[in-house]
Parts: sequence; structure tokens; C-alpha cells
Amino acid sequence: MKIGELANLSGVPVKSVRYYEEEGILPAARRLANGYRDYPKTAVAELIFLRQSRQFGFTLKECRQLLQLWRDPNRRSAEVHQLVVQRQHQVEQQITDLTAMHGLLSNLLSHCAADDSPECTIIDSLSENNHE
Amino acid sequence: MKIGELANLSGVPVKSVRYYEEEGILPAARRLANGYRDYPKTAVAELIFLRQSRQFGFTLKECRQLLQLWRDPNRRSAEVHQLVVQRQHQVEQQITDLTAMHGLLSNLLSHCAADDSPECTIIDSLSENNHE
DNA sequence: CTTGACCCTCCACCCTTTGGAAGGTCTATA
DNA sequence: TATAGACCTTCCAAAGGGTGGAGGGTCAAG
Repeated sequence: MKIGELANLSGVPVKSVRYYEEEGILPAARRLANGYRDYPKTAVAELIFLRQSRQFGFTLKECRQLLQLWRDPNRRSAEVHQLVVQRQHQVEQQITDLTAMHGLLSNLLSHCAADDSPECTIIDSLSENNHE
Repeated sequence: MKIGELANLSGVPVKSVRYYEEEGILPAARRLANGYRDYPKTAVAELIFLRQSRQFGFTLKECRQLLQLWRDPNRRSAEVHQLVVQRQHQVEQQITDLTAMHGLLSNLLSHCAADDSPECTIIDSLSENNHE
């Protein structure tokens, strides 16, 4: 299977497949006589797994670990679980941060006249030094 | 005022100040005879405003707009308001996305045995093709 | 005269992709 | 047979928002 078909079947862009190979996330593909990359059928599942992992926000490094576990028939599911828990914590942290930010933005918005005058409580708030 | 003092007073790293200048977010600083950048006192407030805006998640492009409004005595506060509303929407979208992701991750975690066996429902779920 | 704290510029890297240029290869059709 | 067009290849650059370091200049105190 050539890279275009793999990309189609997996939903991962051709460019990304090549990038993953370059980064060592995927093993270097076999080559046909003309230099084209040649993939086995199993590569499709691998790429799908990779795409799904990325969608869950795992970095490529984490995806590499996940892929290694995916390929390892002797993996311990606890290890996979651990990686997901870690990711879950990051997501929670991000939600916390964004929620706080949302509150602060609401605060800014609620005090602003939002008219044609130059007086602007938002500008004023952003000018305050929260440093130190 | 030299760049180090400006950095100290504003809480923005020296490197970043130079980067902002290079990116055209800040006007090019005057230079002393020895080539050192020389800032007026007002630059401190400018940098503080910039730092605060960045903390609210505005991109540098948006910060440039905000800074222009900040400097403009004839600004319309409605325009500032608009930028903040936009940012607020982005934050809401991100929270929505992350919350959905959090739910999916919880789902993954709840079904995984997390022990020494290789059977792993997480791996299985990530292998499913949600594409097309 | 040296030390140390500043300052300068320029280059490279982080991460993940995407776009494009320049070129090779294969198949189908005129 | 020529050529179009759909593939494939590699390499370089851009994006955002900085950060780190090399290599060098400047200045005040000791």
C-alpha cells in the first residue's frame, strides 16, 4: 500500500505520515523499487490509533509510548491507564485555568460601557500591575 | 531606562521585550550612544498592559490591536469590548472541547482494568476508527 | 587591570503541521 | 509517441511565542 492509500484509509494526512516517520514515531517504511513508501495493511490500524491518540491531546512523545504499548502483547494495562490518568490531569488543569480566565474576562466585560466613548474599564484593568 | 530595568519593572523578560520589538508589537526603542536600548518611563505601563493581555490569552496580534487602542485617546470602548468578547468565545469553545475530552477520557479510564494483564479497553477504544 | 553585570546581534531550538518548489514515476488517452 | 494528470520523492520555510546560547561590546567598582 502506498502512502496516499494509507492516508485515505487512516484519516491521517500524507504529510503527517512522513513527519511521524521522520520523528521516529513510526518505523521507516519499506520502499518499492521506485523509492515509493510501501506499507503493510497493519499500518492502517497503527495510524488510526495514532490519530485517535492525538485527538485526545497526547503529544507525539506520549503517542510513541502509547504505540509501543499498543504493539506490545505483554503490555500491562496499568501502564496505559497511567498515561491516560496523566493526560486527564492535564485536561483538568487546563479546564481550571480556562474557567478562571473566563471569570476574569466576564468581570472585564461587565464593567465596560462598550460605547463610543474612550473611557474603558477593560483598558484600565489590563493596565494594573499584578506582578510581584 | 535600559532594557533590564524595564524588564524588572514590567515583569516581562528582556528576551521577550526584544522579541516584541522585532515583531512590531512595540515601536523600535531609541538607542543610547553605545547602542543600548533606551526606554521612556511610559514603556513600563505599556509592557505591563501587554503582559496582562497575554495572560488573558490574547495572541500577539490581538495584543497589538489592544495596545493601539490603549494608546489611542479617541478609542471607542466598544471596540475593546468586542475584542474581549471574541476572546471570551474562544475560551468558552476551548472549555467545551476540553470538557468533552475529559468525559471521553473518564470513559476510557473507567473501563480499564489497570493491572498487569495486557488486555486493555483503552487500547481497544483508541484503535476504533471514528473517521468518515 | 580585572571581574562581573549589563547590553548587543545572530542563530538554533521547542512542537506539530502545512505549504510549496523542483523533480521522478506511472497510467491512460489522444 | 507524446502528453496530461495523479501520484510519489526530498528539502526548505512558515506558523506562535518565545527561550537558550555563542561571541562580543560597555561600564563601574575594586
